Amino acid sequence: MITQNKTTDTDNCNYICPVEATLDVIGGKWKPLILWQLKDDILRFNSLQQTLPGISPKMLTKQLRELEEDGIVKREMYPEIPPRVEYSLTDFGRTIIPVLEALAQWGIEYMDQKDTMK
Amino acid sequence: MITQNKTTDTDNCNYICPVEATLDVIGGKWKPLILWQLKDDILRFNSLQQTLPGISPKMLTKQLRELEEDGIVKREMYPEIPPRVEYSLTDFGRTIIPVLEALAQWGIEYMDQKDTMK
DNA sequence: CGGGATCCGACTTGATACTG
DNA sequence: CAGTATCAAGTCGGATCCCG
Repeated sequence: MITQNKTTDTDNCNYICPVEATLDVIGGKWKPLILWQLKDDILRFNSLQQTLPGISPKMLTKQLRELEEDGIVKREMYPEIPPRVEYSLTDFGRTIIPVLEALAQWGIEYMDQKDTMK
Repeated sequence: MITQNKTTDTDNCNYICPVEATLDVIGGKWKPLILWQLKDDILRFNSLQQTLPGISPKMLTKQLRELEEDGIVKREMYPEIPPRVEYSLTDFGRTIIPVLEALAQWGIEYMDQKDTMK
């Protein structure tokens, strides 16, 4: 984590628990949101930025590059004028959707729980 | 993360996607590890610290307090000399175990995948 | 349009020492 | 044993400007 995020390959290469490995990939402030947006759609850079309130282009680029390196996201560039770049999940990236949905499911229950506590 | 971790209650109170809510609770560098350790055991402060390589007492305290506030972890103090404090998951905390296991499962597959890519 | 480069502050985290 | 206090270091992320 979470970020806080990317454990480098040089420090202890095997994680204590594999949960860490997953959170290194999908954790952080923006990645879950990006993945959530790409779950059902292919999106361009600008569209992505608009769905993510307040993200700076720098951050968006950085997160997308990391997701790309991890084999989760595919970046397709069309050399037109003006340029167009589309982002989508790779097949491997799609394997994480159920995990995201499990997280979402629990999040919903958790928020309900917090509401009833008020 | 997951931290970079705790989204304050003041900024937009409803998340874009509930995945965020979950990662606010279990994300970050240490929390998944702590939860993983408490999954099957009740542990004392020192035992926890020993299973988490390199965590400082300050960090451990902080993470445990946050988990406690979120209703995930129970802190039980025995006023003995020397003092003894035991940490365990609450019933609500246990509901997150399947989510952790889903994360772990994917993490294992992800690490395999990365190995074969080398 | 889709970024890269640079700068900078705020917040997180770590190391170390100390205490009831 | 189970922390707190203090200080230093690191990281994250935003702002701004620029380019092909």
